[in-house]
Parts: sequence; C-alpha cells; structure tokens
Amino acid sequence: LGASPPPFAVAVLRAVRDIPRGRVSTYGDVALAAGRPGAARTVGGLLSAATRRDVPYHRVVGADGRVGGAGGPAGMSDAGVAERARRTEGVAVGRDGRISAFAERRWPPPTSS
DNA sequence: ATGGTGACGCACT
DNA sequence: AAGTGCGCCACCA
Repeated sequence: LGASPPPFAVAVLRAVRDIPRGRVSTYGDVALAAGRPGAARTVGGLLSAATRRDVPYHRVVGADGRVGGAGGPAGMSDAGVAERARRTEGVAVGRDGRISAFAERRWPPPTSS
C-alpha cells in the first residue's frame, strides 16, 4: 500500500489489458475489475478515448455479447479495425453483431467462485 | 457544488 | 422476441 489508489481510468485500462487474447469481457465486468461495479457506462466512455492506445478495446463487448461501439456514432471508423482485430484473435461475430460462443470466451470465467 | 452527458445494464410492457 | 424507460457511476463545463 502506500501508493494512491489508481484513477478509475488507469484501473480500467489495466483490466482491459489483462484480457487474454482470444477472450472477451463485458463493460460491467471491466468496471467490476476496476473496483467500480455499475460504472459500465463510464468504462465505455474511457475506452472511446482509448481507441488509439495499446488497449485491446475490441475485446470488450456488451453484457449480451454484442459489440457496442461498433454501431456507435464515431466508432464506425474504428469498428472496422476492431472487427479485424477480433478476427485475428479468432473471435467471430454473428450477423447480429453477437460474439459466437460468447459465454465460452467470456473473461473472467463466471465459474470463478 | 450543480447539471448534463455517455462504446452500459436490467426490468418491464 | 423486440422495443422503451429508468438507474448506475465517473467525467466535463
């Protein structure tokens, strides 16, 4: 201890970076991992500003396994990049924009007592 | 300090 | 099954 608690943004970026390749997590889970359950919205806002960082924001999806920002306003440009990144990791997205085997690729695993 | 916004989440109709 | 409304929390003016 000793170090001041990291700003929410830092905690979120760290949580997203912690998502293994080929896996996906939800905004809510990221917020939870960041120590602020319920702040899923804020997580999205932060990721929107981190699309040009080394943060694999493409691994973060909605609670339903739906790719959120992909259909957003200014996210269209990055949507293509994100989609390509997902494909590179073997993560397929259905026609409805839902991740295939979402529950299986979800991170962290819900089975983590 | 107050008000408004937003890559969300969930319940209800 | 699909669409709508309200609530949650952090950040900016």
